[in-house]
Amino acid sequence: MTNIVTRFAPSPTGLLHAGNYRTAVFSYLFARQNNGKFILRIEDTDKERSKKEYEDNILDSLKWLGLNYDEFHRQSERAPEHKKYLKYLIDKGFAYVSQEEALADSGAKDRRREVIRFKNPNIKVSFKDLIRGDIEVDTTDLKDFVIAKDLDTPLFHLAVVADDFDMGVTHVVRGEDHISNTPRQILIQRALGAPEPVYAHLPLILAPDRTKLSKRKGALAITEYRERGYLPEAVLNYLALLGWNPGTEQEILTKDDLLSQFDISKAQKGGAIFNEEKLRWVNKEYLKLLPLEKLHAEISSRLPEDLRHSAENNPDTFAKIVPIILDRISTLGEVLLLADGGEVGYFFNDPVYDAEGLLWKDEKDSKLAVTRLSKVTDLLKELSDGNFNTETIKGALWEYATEVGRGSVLWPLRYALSGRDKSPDPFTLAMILGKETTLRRIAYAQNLLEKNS
RNA sequence: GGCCCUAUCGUCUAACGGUUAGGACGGAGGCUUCUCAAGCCUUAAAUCCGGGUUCGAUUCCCGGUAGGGUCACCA
Repeated sequence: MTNIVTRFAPSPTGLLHAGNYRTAVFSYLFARQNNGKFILRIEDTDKERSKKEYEDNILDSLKWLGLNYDEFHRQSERAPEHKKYLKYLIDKGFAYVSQEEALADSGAKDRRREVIRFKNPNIKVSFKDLIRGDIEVDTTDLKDFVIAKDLDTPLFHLAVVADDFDMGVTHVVRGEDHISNTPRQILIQRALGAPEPVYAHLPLILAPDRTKLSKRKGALAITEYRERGYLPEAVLNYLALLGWNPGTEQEILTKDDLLSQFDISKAQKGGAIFNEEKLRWVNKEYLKLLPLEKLHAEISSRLPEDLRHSAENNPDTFAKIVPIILDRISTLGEVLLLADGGEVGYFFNDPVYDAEGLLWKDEKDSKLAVTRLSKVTDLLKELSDGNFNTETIKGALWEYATEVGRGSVLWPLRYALSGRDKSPDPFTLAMILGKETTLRRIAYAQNLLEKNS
């Protein structure tokens, strides 16, 4: 089997989104699983629109996703080669210099300019597409298309063909929006005597309105997902699943899984809408798989400064809080939301609240609540410091709570410990806070209730 | 409009021409310690339409329809 060479050829004229990187993922997987070569080629021949910051973002994104490449090229640096091919085409009569009216917006002087046009043979060309089968197009209506602005500045079609030729690209994996460009490029290939690569035109990733994904439609740069707290493994997994599936019911696939199971010929033909809800689910699955140490570091780094310090100063407490946070988030970015919503602070600082909150909805009676909390205090005091865990706490209180009504006991207790309507259960809270703090907070609550009645 | 591509639940998708059309996300309902979350269970929800071919079409063919892409001296 010939050595497979694929490439990802983005132009650095903006921030690339999920659709762009999905083609990179497919191209990468296809090359890697065939022991082939994966090339990154920055197509920056448009000097006006290409920007270094966008190129940097592409490099950054690929690195984050773990799509390492074997060769790096910048199309602008290959101008000499492009010119060589351009000259060849003109010399051999495949292209010609065309004198024509300057564009209306190109200024008053210099009314006439020359461009290089490819002499269209007006034939039918067909090409093999791994995903769609054979496609045949009549090139007649393409006319004599422009392949260079002038002798020194070849354009897209020529540059692509020349580069793929020189770099030995065997498989062109790209978006479906390039199908219409393919016949032109094949015409140039034939004129140049270049081999015709196999094509794989992937369906587009769509915005919710089913049109091509774009920045205008709210498409995010892939690095934005990193900032929002998505894990690269999750994004890679989700991207791979967009338009492809392993044929089993497995949905969580690591890079190794993808490498062994990916099959580009099984790629979907229709476009797919990017669904962040599902991405969130995939991300949560990966969050659950994260090694503890890494999870701690990730969550800690997303906490507001004061809570981060509290966490660093109380590592044991923080370790107990992490599973609680994990249950409540799908992305790391949600850690901050949780903290800002006050659902982390009470583990470190005594909550501030009104007596009213301590009263259970079915039983608005301060005196009764004091009675419940007194009994709870008595029961908890019987537990030794070393035996103060979720199980023993529950064991100590369960019988009493069931006897007088669970809500009657558990609600005031939970509220005394958290100061919130919503929180983890009181046993877990007490365990994390420890006996001393638990009793102190209960005493404070009782005090508040007495003043209230 | 020309050319090209596509068509299964809301979304991502599975189904050698024969299945009660399956799974996942999301939704709804329920269970599990008072609340929240997580987890578990249950459930609603789809083959674009019309013709063929066939004993039998989601599947093959044709035609509609719909959607998308593309029609630059951008890539």
